[in-house]
Amino acid sequence: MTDSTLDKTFDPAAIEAKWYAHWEANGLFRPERPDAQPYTIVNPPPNVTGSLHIGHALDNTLQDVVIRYERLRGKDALWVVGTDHAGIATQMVVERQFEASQDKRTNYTREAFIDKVWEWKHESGGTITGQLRRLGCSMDWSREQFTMDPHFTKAVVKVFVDLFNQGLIYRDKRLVNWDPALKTAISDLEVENRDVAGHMWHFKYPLASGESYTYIERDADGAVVFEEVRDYISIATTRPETMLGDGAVAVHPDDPRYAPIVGKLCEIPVGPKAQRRLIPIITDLYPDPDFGSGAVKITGAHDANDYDVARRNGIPMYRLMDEAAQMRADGAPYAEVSARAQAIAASGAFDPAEIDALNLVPEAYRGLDRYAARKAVIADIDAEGLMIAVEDKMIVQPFGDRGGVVIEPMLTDQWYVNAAELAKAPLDAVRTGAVEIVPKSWEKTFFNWMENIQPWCVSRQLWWGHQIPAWYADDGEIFVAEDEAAAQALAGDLKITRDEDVLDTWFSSALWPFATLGWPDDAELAKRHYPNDLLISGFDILFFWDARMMMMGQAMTGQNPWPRLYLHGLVRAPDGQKMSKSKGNVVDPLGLIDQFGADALRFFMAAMESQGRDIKMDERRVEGYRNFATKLWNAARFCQSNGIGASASLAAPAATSAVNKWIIGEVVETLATLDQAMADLRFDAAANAVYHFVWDQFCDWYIELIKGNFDAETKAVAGWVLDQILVMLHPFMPFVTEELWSKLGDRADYPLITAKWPEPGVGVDAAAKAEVDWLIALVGNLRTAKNELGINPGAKLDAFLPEPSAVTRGNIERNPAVIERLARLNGIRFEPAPAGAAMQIGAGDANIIVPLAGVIDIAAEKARLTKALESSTKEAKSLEGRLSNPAFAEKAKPEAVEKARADHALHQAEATRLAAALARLG
RNA sequence: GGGCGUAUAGCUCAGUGGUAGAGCACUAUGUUGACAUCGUAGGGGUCGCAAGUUCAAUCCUUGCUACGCCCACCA
Repeated sequence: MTDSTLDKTFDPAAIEAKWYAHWEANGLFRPERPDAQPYTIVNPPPNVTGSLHIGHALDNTLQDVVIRYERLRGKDALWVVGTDHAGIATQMVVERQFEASQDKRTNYTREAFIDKVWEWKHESGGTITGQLRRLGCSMDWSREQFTMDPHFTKAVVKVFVDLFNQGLIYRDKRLVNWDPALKTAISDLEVENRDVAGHMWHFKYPLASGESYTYIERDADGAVVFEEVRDYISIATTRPETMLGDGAVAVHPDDPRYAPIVGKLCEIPVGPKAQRRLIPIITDLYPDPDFGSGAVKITGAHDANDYDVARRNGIPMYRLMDEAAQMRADGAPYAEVSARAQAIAASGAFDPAEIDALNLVPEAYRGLDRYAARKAVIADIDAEGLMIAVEDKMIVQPFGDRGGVVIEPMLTDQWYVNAAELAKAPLDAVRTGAVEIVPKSWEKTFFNWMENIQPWCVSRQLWWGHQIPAWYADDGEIFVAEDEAAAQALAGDLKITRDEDVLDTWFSSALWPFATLGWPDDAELAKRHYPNDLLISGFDILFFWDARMMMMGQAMTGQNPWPRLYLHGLVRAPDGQKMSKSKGNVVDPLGLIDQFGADALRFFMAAMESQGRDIKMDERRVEGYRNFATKLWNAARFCQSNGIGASASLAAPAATSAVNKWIIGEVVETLATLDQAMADLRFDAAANAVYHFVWDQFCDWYIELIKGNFDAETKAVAGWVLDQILVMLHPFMPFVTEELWSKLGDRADYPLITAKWPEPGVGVDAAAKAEVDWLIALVGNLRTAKNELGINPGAKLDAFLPEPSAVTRGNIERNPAVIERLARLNGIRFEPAPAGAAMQIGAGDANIIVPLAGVIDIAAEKARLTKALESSTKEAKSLEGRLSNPAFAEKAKPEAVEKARADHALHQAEATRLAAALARLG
């Protein structure tokens, strides 16, 4: 018994590691429950390179609350956990390590490098999983997953092959977002568009062979406002270096200014004079006549808009840069290439492969970085007097979200997923409600994106990742198969070589809800736990991950991965800013755990999570929840010291006293609130329900009410209530509750983590509730009055109530101990008070007179009563006004009228009582 | 350019068609069989602005203002 006695203060650090190890070692995160209803969630796999940040803490707390709740409710609760191989991030980490030792990736073969990455993973890849344990997350570590596990790779390959065979994955040459720092293609989602201060240059593109035309600008009425004979067309660009690859100049077909020169040729004003190319002036709907000069240069290979225009109009697209976004240095001399390009363009028919081989960068610029080339081009044009103007301008520039470098649109061969096709089923699922997005406001965003989805580029020019299961014959023919032998079988006698590229990391994580469950081999497990029951994720990965899981889930299993998707917000810095390392405002969740305990941090996360809103970090609030844990701890300590311990029954014990009946009723109500909140995924409401029950009901009143009366019934009820508290609170504060659970009884075989959810088996006793509410009102009103009159709160006073109602009399007679100890009254006598100064206390229908001869300041008591009377009168008057309005009686809902009448009567009675009390004082 | 969200007590946030709540902070206080990481009592809000609907609006509608986020190809 002594060793289960609770210490005076609660020390989270002393128990957290102990309980976590105990749960994990005993398999309590996934108890054997073959006959129970399964409940499954999957953890958004953190990057294997990651460490726990505050966002993980929120995300995983919410999931742990859910899974612990469902486990306590008896479900076969499975929380799948694992890490993501995170292609780019991990390769970057290892390459950075190489740099530190003057080494580099290209010193190794692909195989040797991948071995190095695995080595790194085994040594350093477990940081975050250890940190999730510190947070108390009850994941099924026995089945920990990694997206590069052999069975996962098998699933990835199968999906790729199947989708390829269905025509949903294909190889295509398109303009991709090329990251010159990482030297790989990335998807649209991985591009971050930022506003940057830039320039727009206006250049003259001279018309061929000295032609000229009259350039006329008119106002809205058609009056000429400007007229000039020109031998050039004015072109604006933010990227002069791309001029070298121009294939045409486009104007709007209805733009009268350029009508005279449509179809003519103009010269790109850069490069050796004799070898400058001539390009046609064409019409296309893309140029906006009101923007810039209304004429746009078309560089199909380095601009997404131009690419479309070039494709529509059969304009050649000349690639100018290499994989590092430096101006090409390969190929034949410029003079030769330029002439060839001119000839091809004139012929109107061209072979894209030949076009791609043409390096149209003049020797002077070859090998230059794109920005150096820009400078040089500008200087050269300016020197020739062909620059019209430079304006400063904010421009939108695409940055790679990993490499941090400006993305270069590049024309390359990549693998694509037909996302538009795969998006159909998920769109339908959300529209019909088969998948519910919580909060619902995200649906519109989801639709918006899914309805306009572009082909998903899934190939990456990296080494670390799932290598694409495609093989090529020398002539370029493609064979996609599960392995080399199968590919060779398809290829017959042809010699084949495997695609060097790997798949986008999100391609594999999109399979997470079923590939982690053994799909496609382990049909049983997958069948039992797929579809999952819920997905919780931050809204920031709605497109990256959630939507793609829906696409892949439907495509590969014909089912939605889960019926419900809960999206939470971001955890922001205390000042409301986004946390970022560069701003230095990152709050470390592990530091908070060290300081306040995991339970406090978890409770903070849950209590602050109202649907959809971002959470501002507030350490003081975390501290407050640490205090809450201590409060509970001390309440339990008090109970323990009075012989109150573990309850033997799941159902509420039989109770006869109003106080005991009342607290049982409060448990019933709290439980209902909590269950409803959990069903609605209102984590804040759920946490607050328990918080207020524990602090306001149990600690502030129940414990105070039962002090001095620890009879068998009270002990049984108190023990039961405390147990229910521990169970209800456990999903939020697993550590302190488990510790108290074990200390309050010998329950080594019945740990809290797998205990049973409350089933009180009784309802709320209205009479008991009314009685306790009356006692609380009496005590409260006495305290307030004493305080306002400056009477020592501990003073024990006499009290008189000459004509009690039957109910009040019962309340008083049944609770002598409470009236004496909490109300600090020497009982309440049912007889007239002696004459003299007294304060008067209302409670329900009673006006209790408390003589204070010699002590009381009559004026102060009068002031107090007058203030209260004014307030009652004001309320009553306001209600009276409402009731006397005929329109109210006619049109308002009957309940509202009834309520107003009742409230009015109540305030009226209170006013009458107070008026009488005042009169008594003379 | 489109979409979304937020504006409620000093701060951080809940909330409801019938004139508002919590935590922290603040003020006073420390007596009662756990807890000062605490107890008791108290002060504090024309619920962003304007109009409309309604018997009644902080809550519904519209407009405005401010802030935030996401998406988007104006060279």
